[in-house]
Amino acid sequence: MSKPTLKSVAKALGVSTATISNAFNRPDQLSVALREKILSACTELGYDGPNKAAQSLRKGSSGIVAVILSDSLEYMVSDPVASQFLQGVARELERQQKHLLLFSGNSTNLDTITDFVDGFICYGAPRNLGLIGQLRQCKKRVLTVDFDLPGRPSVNIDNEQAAYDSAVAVLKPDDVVAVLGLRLIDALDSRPVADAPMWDNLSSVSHRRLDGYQRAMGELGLTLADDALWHIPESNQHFAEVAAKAVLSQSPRPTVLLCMSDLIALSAMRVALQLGLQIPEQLRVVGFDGIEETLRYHPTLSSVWQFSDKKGEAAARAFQSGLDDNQLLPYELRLGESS
Amino acid sequence: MSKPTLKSVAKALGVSTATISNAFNRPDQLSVALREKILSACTELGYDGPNKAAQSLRKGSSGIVAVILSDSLEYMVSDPVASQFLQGVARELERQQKHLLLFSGNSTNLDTITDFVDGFICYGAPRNLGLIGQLRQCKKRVLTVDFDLPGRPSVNIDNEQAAYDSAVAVLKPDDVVAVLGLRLIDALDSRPVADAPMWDNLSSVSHRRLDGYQRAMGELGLTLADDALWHIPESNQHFAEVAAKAVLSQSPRPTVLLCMSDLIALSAMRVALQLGLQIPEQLRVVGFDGIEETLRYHPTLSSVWQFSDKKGEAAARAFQSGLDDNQLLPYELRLGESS
DNA sequence: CTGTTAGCGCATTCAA
DNA sequence: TTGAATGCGCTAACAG
Repeated sequence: MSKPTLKSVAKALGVSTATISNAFNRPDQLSVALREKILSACTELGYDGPNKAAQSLRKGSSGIVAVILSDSLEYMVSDPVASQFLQGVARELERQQKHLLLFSGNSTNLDTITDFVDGFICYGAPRNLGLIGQLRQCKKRVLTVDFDLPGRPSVNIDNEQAAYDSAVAVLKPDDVVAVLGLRLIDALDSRPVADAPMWDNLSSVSHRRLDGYQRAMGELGLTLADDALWHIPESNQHFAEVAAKAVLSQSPRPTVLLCMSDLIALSAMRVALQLGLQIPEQLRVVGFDGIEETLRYHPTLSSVWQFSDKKGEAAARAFQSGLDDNQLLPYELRLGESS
Repeated sequence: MSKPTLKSVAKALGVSTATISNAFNRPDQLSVALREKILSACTELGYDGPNKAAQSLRKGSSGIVAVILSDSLEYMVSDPVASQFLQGVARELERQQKHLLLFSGNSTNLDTITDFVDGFICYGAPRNLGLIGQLRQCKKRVLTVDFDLPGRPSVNIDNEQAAYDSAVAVLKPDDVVAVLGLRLIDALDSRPVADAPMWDNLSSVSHRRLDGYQRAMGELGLTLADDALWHIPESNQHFAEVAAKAVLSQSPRPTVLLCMSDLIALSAMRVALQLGLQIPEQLRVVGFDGIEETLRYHPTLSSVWQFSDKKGEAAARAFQSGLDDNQLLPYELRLGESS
């Protein structure tokens, strides 16, 4: 005996298929008594409700939301900021009784899943830029986070202003500044940006942060030396160390490190301490993101807290709301011992 | 103009729907020339292949695999062992061109998604035990990892033997032993197991490990004091510290700590060092899992390495293979400075 | 309150 | 090689 279907159940109970359907989907369409009877009969028969795939075909919506990660799942899961974001999305989706389909930003084809999902929450510009074109044309709902797509709703923080605030908080008039930037150019290793062409619009978060840093420096009459702006391809210990070591051995040695992620900042502090530098006396450091680990580290890190879990919740809520606005979330500058 | 369908495209090209379908799914059913023509015409029309939802309804398979986590997504993403596993699954699924649907072990109802997916990879017994019953009856393919379900394929390591090996490697005849166990009883805080009824079969991994420890101790004539077997509800710093502090202040003080996860072992070592104990002279510690962090810590931890990413890949492969055997993966005992 | 009907978009016989 | 017909399992109109 195969799995019962709505039709087979209807026949078994001697009622029409619509009645069964209504019993599950529109309780007001039939008497309580009948509904009760049908429902209990269904459990008897081992029928646990309408087939969701058929339902999705018929209704055009499945209750599944795809989250497109900017990178591979592999990378995302190991990055505390990304996983916090995911946690927030998951929490809110669970509240909405929706399901979460994880989609890698390296994938080539959106349409392997578009038909299954109600839409996309896109966390950061996908590494495979081809996806962007597909997302723009996609008929389904698309919400972007940490970047923008014309005509689509988005959730962001004001990265320029946040970076500006963080720089203003640490900078002093005679500082020598270095910036440890995240994904500023198209290179797979840590290196000075120098003359390499900037990726412009896509990883815009980083560029807005850079703008913010530079605005703050400008106001203090500070300038950024050519070799003092570094590109770091991924927010991890290794790549950050390479950059930090290089930058801290330059002369004049920087007195301030503006770091585009907390992970980078922590690595940089580790390197600085190994070099025997005193923080904050000889070197001040400021990060970006706000992750728990910075609180356990000594010295604690000054950073922009952007509450990624809340961002995830906000994204899932905004996705659900159907509103098409571009939302700006609050952030908070928190000063620690590193400045 | 709405999205083209197979039918509309067929009409536009003046051929039958079957021909279009064949052009995409069964190239051998029509001439190369015609196929070429159809395919290019389709891209013209903006038709990028059969609707996957309809296809899934028709064929009964979707290419989506659900991974059921034992806990909330929240917890899993923050646990290095679990995320390593997920990485492995994701990597292999990507290879298979399949998609990953994440499903929380707290959820109540499997059948919100069963109809969408080709089956389930279930990582550890789900926290909501109700799911287990549903999984047993599920018509779709179910593969379990780190626990077993009658008649279902599974991927495991030999936890009893691994635990035994690890204990044998650290124990000496006159040792005082304490066990920091993971999820041994149904309690939300860290506490001695004492007389609390053991959860038996479900979180069986822990109990098999305990069996292994006890076999090793038995062979050395050692016994485990009643208050020396602790339950820790989650593999995290806080709960582990509580247990470690308690155990290390007992008298006689343990000379060996058998820990059911590396995270627990690391916390325990931290506590021990704070108490001024010398490792391994006054206290030897052994962990379980094998995570990178133990290599960066000083002293490095002796532990059972179970290569969770490989386990994830193996699970995804076994799921795909259709074979119904119970697979036992290799592990490796690696000794560090902690013993 | 209940039953009938007509698709949702497609893949697969079967006959031509 | 192709086309017509049937149904995957369900829901929304509509009629009763």
